[in-house]
Amino acid sequence: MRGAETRTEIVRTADRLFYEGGFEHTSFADIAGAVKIARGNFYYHFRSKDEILDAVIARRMQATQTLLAQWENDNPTPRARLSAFVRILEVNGDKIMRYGCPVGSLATELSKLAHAARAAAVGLFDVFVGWLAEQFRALGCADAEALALHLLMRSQGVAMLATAYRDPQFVAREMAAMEDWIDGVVPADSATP
Amino acid sequence: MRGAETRTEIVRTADRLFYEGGFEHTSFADIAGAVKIARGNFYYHFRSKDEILDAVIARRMQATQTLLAQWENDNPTPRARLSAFVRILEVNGDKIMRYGCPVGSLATELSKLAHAARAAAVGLFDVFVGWLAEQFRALGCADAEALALHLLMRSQGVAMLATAYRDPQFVAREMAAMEDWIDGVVPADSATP
DNA sequence: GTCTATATCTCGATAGAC
DNA sequence: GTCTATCGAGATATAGAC
Repeated sequence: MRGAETRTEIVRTADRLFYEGGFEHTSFADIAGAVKIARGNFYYHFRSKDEILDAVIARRMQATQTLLAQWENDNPTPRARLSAFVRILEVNGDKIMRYGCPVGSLATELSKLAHAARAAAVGLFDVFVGWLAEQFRALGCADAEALALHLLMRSQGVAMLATAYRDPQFVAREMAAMEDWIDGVVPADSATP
Repeated sequence: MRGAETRTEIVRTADRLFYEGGFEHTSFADIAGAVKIARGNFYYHFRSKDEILDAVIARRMQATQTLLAQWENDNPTPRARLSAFVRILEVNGDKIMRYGCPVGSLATELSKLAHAARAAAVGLFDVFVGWLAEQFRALGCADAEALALHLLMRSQGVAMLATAYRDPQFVAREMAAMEDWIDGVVPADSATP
């Protein structure tokens, strides 16, 4: 494995383990075991654990933008794109029920730790908010930003209780309620451009 | 300080530190420093860190039931009691913005750790759900349980984004939206018993 | 019931051979 | 670029004096 590939593999594995077990709980030994490299080798690629965290957040940022571009590509209308956002609760349902939302749980952990990377982690929320607001704006909604925050808020609330209760029926019911809410706030003439 | 008082003080301090810094991040040294006792003295009162966690959860359960009884005492009508629930987002606003919701963040952390106490922590949610459902039932709502879960879900979502964005205006706006939602689902004749 | 002292382990991080 | 060996700090937990 070449150097750049090793680095990528470290970040990819750390991303998964930080999500599944939490940032602080995940040790270098855990990552080294999963990547199958020696612990000491980390410090050729990263100077500290915090640097790995920065790389993980940057990786997630990249992955999020790729995901949003995919949603735009798969769904021609802004309304369908909002549904794509709602459906992540179902698409990632199993992982959310065990580990929560990767963005929300990381932001909360870093907030408790008063960690310097907290703002960067919250930046992942910003990307979603900006994208959602764009869709609401395209649908002719006033206060698109507030609507975006409201939808994200509901997604976070559902994810939290999904982690607590692990009840797919609850998630399905709340997803349907989110769709109904979207239909209620979108101006009626927005379907006829 | 007598033995029982020391135990109570340990649990009270651990409760706060587990909330503010997370369960795993909080060390015995942290608690000992705050309580001003020697580290070794812990093991007279508790056999392990997990036992302290059990005691903290039991303490929170007790505190929650006391809080709900207080809300019932302060608010004669079920509608006003629901508002009392909504207002915790404002009453505990500063702590939520820094540390998240104590119930949600603990449940998520224990879920990531696959910790045995996860179910007990989720039990704190149960108490809120049961109490909220009781209020909706008293107001003549069908599906009181689903309405209770929906309100709790929204409270959790707002708490999560409050931790991320630390924006009191967002919290106030969503609290108002929660009140509007309650007024929308409560049968109109429920105000005239 | 509380203390000091310490055992044992694991953590993040470093040094240096190859 | 990857390895082994190891450091010092801090973690949980134990032993035993008082």
